[in-house]
Amino acid sequence: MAKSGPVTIADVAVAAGVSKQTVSNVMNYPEKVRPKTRDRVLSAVADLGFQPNRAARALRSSSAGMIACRIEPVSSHSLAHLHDGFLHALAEAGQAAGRHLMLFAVDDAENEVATCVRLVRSGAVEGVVLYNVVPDDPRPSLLVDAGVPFVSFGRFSDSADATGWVDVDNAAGIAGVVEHLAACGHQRIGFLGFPEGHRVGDDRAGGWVTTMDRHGLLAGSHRLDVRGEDTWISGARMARGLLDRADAPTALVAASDTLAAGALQAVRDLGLTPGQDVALVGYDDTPSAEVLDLSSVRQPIPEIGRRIVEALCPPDGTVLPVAALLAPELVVRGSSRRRA
Amino acid sequence: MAKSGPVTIADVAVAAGVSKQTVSNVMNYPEKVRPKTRDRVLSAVADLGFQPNRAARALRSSSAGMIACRIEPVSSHSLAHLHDGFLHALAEAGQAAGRHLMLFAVDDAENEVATCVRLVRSGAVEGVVLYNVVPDDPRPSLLVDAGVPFVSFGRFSDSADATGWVDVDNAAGIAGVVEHLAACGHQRIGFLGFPEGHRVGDDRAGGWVTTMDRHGLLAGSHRLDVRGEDTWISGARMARGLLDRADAPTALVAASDTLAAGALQAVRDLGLTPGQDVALVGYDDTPSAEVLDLSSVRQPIPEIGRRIVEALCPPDGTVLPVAALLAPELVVRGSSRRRA
DNA sequence: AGCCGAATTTTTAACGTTCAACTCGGTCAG
DNA sequence: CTGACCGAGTTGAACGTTAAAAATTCGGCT
Repeated sequence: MAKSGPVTIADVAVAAGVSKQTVSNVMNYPEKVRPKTRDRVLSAVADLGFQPNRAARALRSSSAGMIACRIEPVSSHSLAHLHDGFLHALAEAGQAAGRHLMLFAVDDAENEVATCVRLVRSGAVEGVVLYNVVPDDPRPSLLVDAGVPFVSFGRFSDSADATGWVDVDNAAGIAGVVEHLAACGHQRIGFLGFPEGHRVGDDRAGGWVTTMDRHGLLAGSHRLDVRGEDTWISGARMARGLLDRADAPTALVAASDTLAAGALQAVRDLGLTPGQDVALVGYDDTPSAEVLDLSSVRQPIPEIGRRIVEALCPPDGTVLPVAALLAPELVVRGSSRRRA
Repeated sequence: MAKSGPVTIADVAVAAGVSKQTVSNVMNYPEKVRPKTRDRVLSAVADLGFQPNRAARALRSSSAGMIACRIEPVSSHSLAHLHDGFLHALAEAGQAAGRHLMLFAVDDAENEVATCVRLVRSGAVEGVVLYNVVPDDPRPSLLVDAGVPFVSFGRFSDSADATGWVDVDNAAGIAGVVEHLAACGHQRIGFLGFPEGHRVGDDRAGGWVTTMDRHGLLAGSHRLDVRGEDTWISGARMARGLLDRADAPTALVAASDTLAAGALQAVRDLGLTPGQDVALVGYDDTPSAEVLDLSSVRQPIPEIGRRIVEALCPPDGTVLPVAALLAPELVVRGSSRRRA
């Protein structure tokens, strides 16, 4: 039924024998028009395959219905595999809120900010999502200064009065693991962490200390927390070091699945059975965790996306201030079931 | 210098003492306006921080300057890690062509097509990129029928007269590996592949057969090609099977880095040194390949993105028909250097 | 029948940009 | 000397939609 050229609201109006505005009302405020008229219009819409023109709508209502997010180059960061899921979550949450997701590629943070400003100033997007935000990240304040609405995944240190962030509570994630292992009867619980000096790693390490202490297990687990590079080999080495001790831990908490995978190998190399002799828990719930039957801490990525979009695109007006620290979820698998 | 509300072309015109159209010309066809006037306009643009309104431009010129691509949910497919890089490549190539990338999330292929149609009909995007296209994929023909411009990553079987695809030559990828190994002096070269019946896997297996034959190595390598699930454990098992034979291969080609990683373990378990006693090559050049010092075949993702965008957004008119089969590149690492 | 207010629909006027047609002064060939 | 032509800019209209105001219809009530 499509006519030549794109179908406009005017075509529908003619076909249904009403004015353009009535068609517009049917599309936007259906309750405002009499059911009989509405049906006539709707069937004309269906007949002609009418789709409201986005640009015209955006121009008139000065709202593009879009949010933007930088896509970083392929990285070897630990966040690499979250990338995908995060973008998917954003796209999905955005859709639910009637916003589409625009991606842009830039080299560095400076260009990222410039691009965000340009996108917002040109009315291409309503706001932007920041990503991989670190404590002293320069981006948030630059965006605030430029008046760019944004919400970030990752806390930033500025007083969050005008805008917001959503983050995952790393300490709580590890704390949950320790709780779980303690509940399973473990007393000596080791920790394999990242090198000191970065927030994520330090938070996870802090979660171990705090929770071990709360359960009175810290004394019996002296120096059972070690830190090192986030690689498989380093995980294996650190685990081996702990398991060779006289007071070897009966359970190991790792700050990443990579470290945990290394530890798994170390356990096997010693002729021990993971989950039986030594409990093991990883972090991030990567695909490999599932393959290895490894318990792991899962970040609530879909909810993060939802929260970000929710804050960035509130039904009414401007960006809502948020500061949401979400709790990750422990996925228990064979590597850490209750002790026999 | 920003005034209240968004800065429009009219504001700039007033500031520069010219008409709106002249400002427009400065932005779009700078050579059409006298240098003196141009400078005056440009400095007004800079002063006011003017950014042309995207919606208005899109409306007037009926071109949104966008392309769309579905983002699939996090998958355990082998393509999972390509996702990221591919989207980045698209975004980057798009930017170079003055197009932005829009992402959308849908459940299934049917919804994907419906969304693409909607996006194009509403003028939100000029065209769409298809992804993970398999030989008898229903999407290409549906999109052709709906008149949606698209280019796909992955061949489709329809006669590609009206539209196009870009793909990577899997057979050539494996062929290159075999060439490399043969040049290193290997005669018995094994192959670890995916289960039969899927194009990617079959193409890779075919590359082995063809190239082994061309080098006259097929006779001496009878049944040195095995197929199995694409998992680490399966790779280890298959490799073990081959290496335990009397006529054990001196080199192994795997259809994925996952299989190769498993094979690596099998080699080590036998007390052999990878790269020394047995050469190993994986496929896809995942981050793990680098970590494991494993040679691997790298898909030219950035170029794929460039080619797709190039076909989808030609400077002048409609989508160019393309059918580009790109050659992947072998990245040689320690696991397959020249034999001592 | 006639009139009021509510419900429904139409008219008017933008939103910011660009295309096409036009003005204006000057040049240049015939 | 005239008229076609050129470069540089301006003016008016249009792209498709929607908010606000104006106009029409309708049901109920005297």
